[in-house]
Amino acid sequence: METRELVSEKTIGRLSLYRRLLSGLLAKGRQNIYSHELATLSGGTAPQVRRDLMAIGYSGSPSKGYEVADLSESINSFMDNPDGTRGIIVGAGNLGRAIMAYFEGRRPKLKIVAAFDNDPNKIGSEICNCPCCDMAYLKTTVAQMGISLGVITVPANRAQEVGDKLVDAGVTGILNFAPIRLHLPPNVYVEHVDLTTSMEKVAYFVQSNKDSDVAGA
Amino acid sequence: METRELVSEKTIGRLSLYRRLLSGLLAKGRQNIYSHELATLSGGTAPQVRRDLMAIGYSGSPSKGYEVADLSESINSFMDNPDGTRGIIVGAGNLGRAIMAYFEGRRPKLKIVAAFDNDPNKIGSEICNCPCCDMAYLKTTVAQMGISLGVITVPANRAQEVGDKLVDAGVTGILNFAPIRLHLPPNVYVEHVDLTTSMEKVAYFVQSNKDSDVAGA
DNA sequence: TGTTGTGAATCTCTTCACAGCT
DNA sequence: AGCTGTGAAGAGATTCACAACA
Repeated sequence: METRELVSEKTIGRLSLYRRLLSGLLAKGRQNIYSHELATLSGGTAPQVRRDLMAIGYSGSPSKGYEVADLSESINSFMDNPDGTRGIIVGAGNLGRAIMAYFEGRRPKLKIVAAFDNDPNKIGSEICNCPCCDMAYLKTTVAQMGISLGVITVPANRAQEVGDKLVDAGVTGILNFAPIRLHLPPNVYVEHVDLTTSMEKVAYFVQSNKDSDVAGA
Repeated sequence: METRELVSEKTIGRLSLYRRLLSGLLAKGRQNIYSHELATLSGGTAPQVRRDLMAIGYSGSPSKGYEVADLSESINSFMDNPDGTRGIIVGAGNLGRAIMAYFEGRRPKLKIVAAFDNDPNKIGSEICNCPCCDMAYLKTTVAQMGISLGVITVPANRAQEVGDKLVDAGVTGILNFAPIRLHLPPNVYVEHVDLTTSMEKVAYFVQSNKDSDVAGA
């Protein structure tokens, strides 16, 4: 009935980076910035920056470029849910705990509010200011706290089962760190962070560079 | 002089996933697999799987599909450096240690062999069977141990400096977890894993789904 | 019948190039 | 002179569709 994905996934990813860079500039008192400067900082090109900002309907001025504070605020209001987004994490192992520490207090509108695990030693403890709960309480917690986002940091063999439980509980977006592809209904947005693949890609391109190095230097 | 990037970055990423899935199948005694089955497992499409395998010159048979063991081995010999790839990690904080634990013993041809940090309490200790060394020894270690890959898990404000040091030491591939874009020479392959962006993307698409839910259910 | 391998078509994203503005 | 905003062109990646085959 209505248009879907007005703004592409890639553009959303870059907007997330832009606003982070803009916060840094703002903290340094920077007032204006040109597309080519933001391009350099973000590792992109000037036309790409302009296209991305066009996508959210933001306009700069040919003389001053973009206003840092105003643009930053525009990206925020475009991307953030005004009511905030609450997430939970399932799997309080090494990676899960590191992710929690990493995100703690990073964005005011986006918070991980609880962890889940099936290890009795962890259940009942507090991790990064979040209670670690029994999996049995997942569904009620999601309902009661208005959780819409789930992070999966369990081993591969449990990931699909956890994904199913999250969806059943009502979560509509998942960040999956398990090294498999989840099979979930199409209305659920899943972002896969595949650390093994990332690492192996680097290893491959290191390897494939070897040959050209002979000519290079 | 010669062609660069015969096989695209995206295809390499999927090949990494395919071989992981194939290992699992192999362990279960599976002998053959069709492109559409591998597609389902990898979250892709059958023609895409066939294209990817075409890229590495692998052929199946119309009757039996692909041989699991043989295909797995073909991807290995295509992707892996026969002499193995050694990497180091810089930044032994929560995330760095979790990454080390995650990769430990995952691939025989790809190993993290040392960690680096500037915290005197960590230097000299052992993390996941790796020595944690002083940054001062980075350059000599890279040279002596034949390191070609670096993982960066330091805070944003130190990441560029660390990237420069890695490149200066001779590393040609970097996996960067710091939430900034590194500025490095073009012969160095950099893969950015931007956890903040990944999370914010999920939050955005959760948010943008809200409207269509009204019609959905 | 059901699969692979692949040229051709399609779709998506990026870059070019320039009018319009200051 | 140097920027933004954007139509048009270009590049890349994906999907289609079908010949060849078992």
